[in-house]
Amino acid sequence: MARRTKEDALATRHKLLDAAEYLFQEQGVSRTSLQDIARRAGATRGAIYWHFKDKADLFNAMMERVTLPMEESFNPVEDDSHVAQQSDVNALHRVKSATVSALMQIVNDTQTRRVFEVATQKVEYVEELRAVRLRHLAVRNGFVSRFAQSIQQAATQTQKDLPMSASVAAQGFHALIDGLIQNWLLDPQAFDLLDVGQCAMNVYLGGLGFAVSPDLDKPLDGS
Amino acid sequence: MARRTKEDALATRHKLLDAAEYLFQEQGVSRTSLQDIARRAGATRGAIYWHFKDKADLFNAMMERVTLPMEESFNPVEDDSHVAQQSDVNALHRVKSATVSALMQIVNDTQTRRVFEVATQKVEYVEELRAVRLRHLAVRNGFVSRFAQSIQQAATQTQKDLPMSASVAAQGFHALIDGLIQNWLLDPQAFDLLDVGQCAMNVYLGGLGFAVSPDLDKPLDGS
DNA sequence: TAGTTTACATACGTTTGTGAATGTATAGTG
DNA sequence: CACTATACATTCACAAACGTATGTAAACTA
Repeated sequence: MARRTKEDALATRHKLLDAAEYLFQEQGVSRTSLQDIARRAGATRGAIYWHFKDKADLFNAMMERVTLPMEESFNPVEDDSHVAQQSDVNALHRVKSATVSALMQIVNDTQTRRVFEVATQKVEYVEELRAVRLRHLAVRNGFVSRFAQSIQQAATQTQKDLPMSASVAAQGFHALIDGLIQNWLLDPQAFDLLDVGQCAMNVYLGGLGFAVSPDLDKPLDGS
Repeated sequence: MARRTKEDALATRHKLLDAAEYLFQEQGVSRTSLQDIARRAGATRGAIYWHFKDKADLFNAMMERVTLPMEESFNPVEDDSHVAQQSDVNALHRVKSATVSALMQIVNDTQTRRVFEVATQKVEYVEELRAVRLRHLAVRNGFVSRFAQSIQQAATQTQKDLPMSASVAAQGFHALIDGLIQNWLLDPQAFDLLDVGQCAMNVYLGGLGFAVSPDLDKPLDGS
């Protein structure tokens, strides 16, 4: 048809991504054709090939629309006081509340949950999506590094020495959270992600030697 | 060609499953055609359609060839003395060594690793493979139940009370192991699954209130 | 040893997706 | 107000992949 205004174009782009999200979750990535996506978005394949190079490109765009903001929200370890470091064991408090916030977002925000479900169960990580895999790895390593840093910080502050390297401890912590999310996505009825998540975090951090502060675990939570 | 003897037939069946394993890992499930599998097995699609109903059936067979023995190896909680229960905190020792054995199998046995990688990264869990998903869930719940049982046992024996229900603790434990495996499969160079696995297990169980027995963590290991 | 079943191979028809090529009308731009 | 680039829609050609149907020879059975 006719040419649209730039806002219209952006709107159709988002409609296409919405449709992709929905259909990817319903039928899996490989079984949904670009035709399907276009149809559900009220457009044609022409629109898709205009906005995206191919299906992998569309998939990447879909992922980044959700994960880019999320990563940034996990980032603000740095703030204005760039001289010395943050307080102390509060390093772990920050980790805890950020994690709880993320879990809450996964539980409560439909779009986030959908995209996570697609990323963990409805796509095959083959060569074509190598970029996605690499980004995933980079993000993970970023998390693990920050965890390790926080754990190390808390250890030196409380003058306990860890039963293992901070890096190893951080790997375990990340695996715990990641495993909880994936298992919950597989069957959300199986357990309460928030409850079990907080318990498991406390158990793990307790096992590292950091006492549990029972009630201060409320997240910052701007939503 | 000609008809084969039953052993020959079983051999081609295994060749087909081997080929499927390999190609599924290389290219993902949806992108490998039955033609590809047949070619690599030195057969034709006719052979596949003889042995299996369709691709989903083949996939199930491939999974069960590896997971059925593994599940059984995790089962032998019951033995001849069917009167009273096992010793005590050794309930946790059994869990630990069984887990370590499983981790070792994943690290050392190529076939196991391949199948796990396929199951976690190279397949889309859509309606067509619903049976696989359900079995996966059933197996997981079985693990969690056994973990919960062992944890409860250890708690009553040592007369500590857990900071949470045994079931919740078990969910966390399972998520920890599962997350470690999945993260390791994503990037085996990132960390040593055995080392980090043992450390993380000790941290978590330590956090539950069970002291760590430093050196007795050797698995039974028949291989 | 004739007949039956097994264990495949081969051939066929249909469906489906893809990428590219082409058409087209309108929103910007000078 | 022409013109150009944009934002799509439509059409086409091609290549798989799937399921089924049919062929076939050897192993088994009576």
